[in-house]
Amino acid sequence: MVEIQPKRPRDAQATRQALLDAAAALFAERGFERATVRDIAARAGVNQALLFRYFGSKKALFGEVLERNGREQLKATAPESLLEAALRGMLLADDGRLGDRSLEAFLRSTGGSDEVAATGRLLGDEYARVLAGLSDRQDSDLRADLVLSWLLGIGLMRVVVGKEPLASADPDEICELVLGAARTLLEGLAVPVPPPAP
Amino acid sequence: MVEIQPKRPRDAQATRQALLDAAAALFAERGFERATVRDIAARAGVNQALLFRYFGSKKALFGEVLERNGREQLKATAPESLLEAALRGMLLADDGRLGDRSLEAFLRSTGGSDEVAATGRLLGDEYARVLAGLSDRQDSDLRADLVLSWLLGIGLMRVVVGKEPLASADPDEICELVLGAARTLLEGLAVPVPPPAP
DNA sequence: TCCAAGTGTAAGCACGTGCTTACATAGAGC
DNA sequence: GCTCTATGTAAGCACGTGCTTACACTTGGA
Repeated sequence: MVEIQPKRPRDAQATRQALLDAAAALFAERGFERATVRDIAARAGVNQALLFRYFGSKKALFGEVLERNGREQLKATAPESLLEAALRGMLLADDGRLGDRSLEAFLRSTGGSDEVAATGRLLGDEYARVLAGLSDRQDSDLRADLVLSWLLGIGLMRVVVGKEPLASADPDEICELVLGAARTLLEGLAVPVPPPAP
Repeated sequence: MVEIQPKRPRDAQATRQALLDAAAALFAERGFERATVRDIAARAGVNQALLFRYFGSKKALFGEVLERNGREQLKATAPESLLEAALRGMLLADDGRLGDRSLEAFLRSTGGSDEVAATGRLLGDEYARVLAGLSDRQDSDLRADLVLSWLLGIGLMRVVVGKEPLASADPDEICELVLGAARTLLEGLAVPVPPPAP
């Protein structure tokens, strides 16, 4: 992801980025509450006081992590591919370090604090708006919310709860089942052909 | 729910029940981590030391709450009505004190600890088994997991995240959309006619 | 009546947490 | 070389947490 610089000894920008990366990983692994500022700073290899100097608070750091990663995917993928991209991203989140970790971070943190839920709501609104644009139904907003709910629910059961057989199921198989049903629900959503070569 | 006894002054059974009720409410409102043993004991009107005498630990108390409430619904409803019952229970959980609060408690606690997720997984297995029994497809277990995931996802978005328009949507409308799609997914699931007069 | 078990309580321990403060050190401009 | 600011660090504060301990009161049976 990030090019390794020849280690400029004192680089605020690099330190900030290291904290951001470490936070993204730890929030995804343990959720907001159980990821401590001490662990985040340790993984980034810096003193924890810097975390507060650069981000102000743990909550602000969480918000920045979630927003950055979320909007990245949102901006990078076309509307008609968003559902599949988001679903595949989450399905791949557990094996290897691929996939969208920010969704996992969100799922592991929702119960924690109201601010966390609020941050997620903002991002959810953007996702839902794009999804709703794919439908021409009267209640397209509600249908989009339901599709988005399904996506999160699958992530919840698969990566945080680890429910079998869902947790070990083949992503392709899941995609086929889910995208088919979601298309029916949205009606008029064009499910894209297998994704273009990267 | 519970009949108010003429207040037998020292009644271990009643105290235990009071703790169980208070815990169910607080876990649903705040999740496992943010519901403190002090608050639970205070709402039950007893000393917090009793909580540990009767249940051993906070985690054990959580497990007992979740198990009791979950299995209650599971035992009380016929398989072909389970999906709708669980969905309606969750949709009603926010307004008033109706609905199944244990699902809400679970949703607000998943990220917290691994044991919590494990407790939920056990219950989820039972729900999924019943749901899978309604389908005669080859991969009915996976399909049941997906339906269950949807249910939890909807709860997550509606009651803990508060995503609009889902959060304020009419339960009947949601049921119609979801049950239709779920029936298609399970194929062969008989969606019951509007529920019998209560 | 008296004792033992059952039920309840006040106080505190040990620990982890987010966050702050006081201080060290490196690097750029003069 | 000197200073001044940006960057980094060690130590600790204040607080909330789950859980324990030592003790008081009630009750029922002998």
